[in-house]
Amino acid sequence: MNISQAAEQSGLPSKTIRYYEEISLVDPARRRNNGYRDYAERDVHILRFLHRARDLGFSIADCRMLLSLYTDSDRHSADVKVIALNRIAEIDRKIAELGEMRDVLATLADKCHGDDRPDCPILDEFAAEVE
Amino acid sequence: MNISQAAEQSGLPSKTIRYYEEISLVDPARRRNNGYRDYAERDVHILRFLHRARDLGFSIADCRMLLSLYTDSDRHSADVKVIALNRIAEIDRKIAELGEMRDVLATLADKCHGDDRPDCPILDEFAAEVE
DNA sequence: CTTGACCTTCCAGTTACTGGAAGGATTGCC
DNA sequence: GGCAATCCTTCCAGTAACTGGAAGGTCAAG
Repeated sequence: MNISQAAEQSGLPSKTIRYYEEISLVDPARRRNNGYRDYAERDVHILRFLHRARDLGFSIADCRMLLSLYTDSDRHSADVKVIALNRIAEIDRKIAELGEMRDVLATLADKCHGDDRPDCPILDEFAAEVE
Repeated sequence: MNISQAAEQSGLPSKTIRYYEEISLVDPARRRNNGYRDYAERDVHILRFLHRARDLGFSIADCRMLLSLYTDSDRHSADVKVIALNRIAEIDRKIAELGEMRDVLATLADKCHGDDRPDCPILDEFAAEVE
């Protein structure tokens, strides 16, 4: 199948598939006589795997690891779990950080009357001197 | 004052200050005879403003806008509030997205026994066929 | 006068793509 | 058979916001 078919079935854009090949995240695709890349079910399977992992926020480096575990029949599920738990911890940190930002901004926005006057607690806060 | 002093007082690395000058986020610094950049209180003030805004997740484009509002004595606080509210909405979207990821991963990790056996619900899920 | 800590510019790398140009292949239609 | 539309290919550049490092000038202390 052509790259656009593989793209449709995996959910990744063609551009991204070529990119993954370029950075050796996936093996180079077989080529037809005309030079077109030719994908089989198994290739699409792996591309879909990557699509899902990326959607869950795993980095390309994570994906490389997950993919090698995926294709390693001697893998230990503990290795995969560690990667997943690290990712969860990362997400938790990020959520906490965003939550703090949100609260600060919400407090400031709440204090800002938001009319045509120039006084603005938001800018005041940004501009505040260090004590 | 030298760039490293300005860096210390604003909380931004020297590299970043030079970068902000390069992209015209801030005006080019005055130079001494020896070519060194020379910062005054007002400059540091603006750098600190940027530091805080960036810390709250505003993009450089946002900062450009906020800075021009900051230095515009005829500004309307409503304009600033809109930017802040948009940022809050963005954060809320991001938090929701991360929360979903977290839940999916936590469920999968929970189902994974995490030992030396190869069976792993996490990889299974990534590899799942589309129905 | 030397050493070390500054400062300068410029170039490259980061992450994970995305857009676009130039050109060849294929497909369908008349 | 010819033509247009839609593929496909490669390669180059750009995105966001820095960060690291090299090469070289400057300055203050001892």
